[in-house]
Amino acid sequence: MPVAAKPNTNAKEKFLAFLGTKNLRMTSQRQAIIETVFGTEEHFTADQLLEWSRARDRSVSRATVYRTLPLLTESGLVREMDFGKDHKYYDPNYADHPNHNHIICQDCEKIVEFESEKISQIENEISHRLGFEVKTQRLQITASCDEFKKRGRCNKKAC
Amino acid sequence: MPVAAKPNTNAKEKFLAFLGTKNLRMTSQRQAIIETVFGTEEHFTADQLLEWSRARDRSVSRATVYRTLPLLTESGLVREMDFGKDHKYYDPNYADHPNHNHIICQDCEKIVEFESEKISQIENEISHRLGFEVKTQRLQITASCDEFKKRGRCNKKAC
DNA sequence: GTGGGTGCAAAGTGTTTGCAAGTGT
DNA sequence: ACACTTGCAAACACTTTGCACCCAC
Repeated sequence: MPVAAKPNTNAKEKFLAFLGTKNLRMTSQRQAIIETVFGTEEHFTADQLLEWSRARDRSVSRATVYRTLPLLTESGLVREMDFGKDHKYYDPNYADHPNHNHIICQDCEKIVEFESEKISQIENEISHRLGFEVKTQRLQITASCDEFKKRGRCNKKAC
Repeated sequence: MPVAAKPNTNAKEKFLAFLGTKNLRMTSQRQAIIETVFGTEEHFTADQLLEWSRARDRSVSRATVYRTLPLLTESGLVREMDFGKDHKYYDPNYADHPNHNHIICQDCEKIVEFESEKISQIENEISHRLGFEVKTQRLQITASCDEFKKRGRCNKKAC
């Protein structure tokens, strides 16, 4: 169960507004789900989201989780991530950092997020040159960990 | 069925070498599969690969395709791609262009590949600063098409 | 000859959906 | 009231696997 690192109440409001524009309703189950989603900065799977949401409200069912996830991704506040694992992951940090990228450490299995204005600029240049306008972008770097290689373990906070 | 755009015989040799190092064998079914894979530059699904391979050798089964795909990805010559569609796609162009990126056009549904030395450099810098060494990288840009917006259709070769 | 490889069909896994009952607006 | 939502369990779609036979080395 994730620590509610930096609960993003702003994202919650945005999601409410999104529901409004689609004439969709707030229910106790959706409440539990979005509080879980925006109460953590961790990436999660559908299964984890179910478990965590049920801890807040036992009436949340798997079906509702699976029916709510597309709403969250459609709103742009959460993005589906494929890290090459068996399950899909969901990243709730797009409300605050819509252009962030990921480094996935081969050794520690952990994921570090970073932003780069330079990369964004180059992406825009190249896309424009090819006749496109960037809408969204995802960059994943798979890397090995210097510290892990030297000491056989890793003390990085994020690792 | 894909046109054999630029058959990559070099990749075929590399894959044979890869099989050798793992004490695996060349069979007529694997032959048909790798000729299909490296005889196109198109992205494909497991299902398409089965269909195309069976056109070369009717004895290729679905099971063998699914058992061969992990070998191809493990060799590094093919990469699994998630473009947010229902199926996974496989990209056979990593033998020649191990660092290429993708622009996915929202309007035309087509995919354009490009390479950028600059982006690679920045990736290396940032990763190094964070204590990592880049192993592989994947960048996907979702974009809209200028021409499509203006004319309602798109004449780009790649679109 | 032996150990890897194959097709087939059954089993598995994550996700979606039909339905009848429930509920927010 | 009406339309949107829900839980349940069945259905789905894609992928994996056990098995007996086959074949590359």
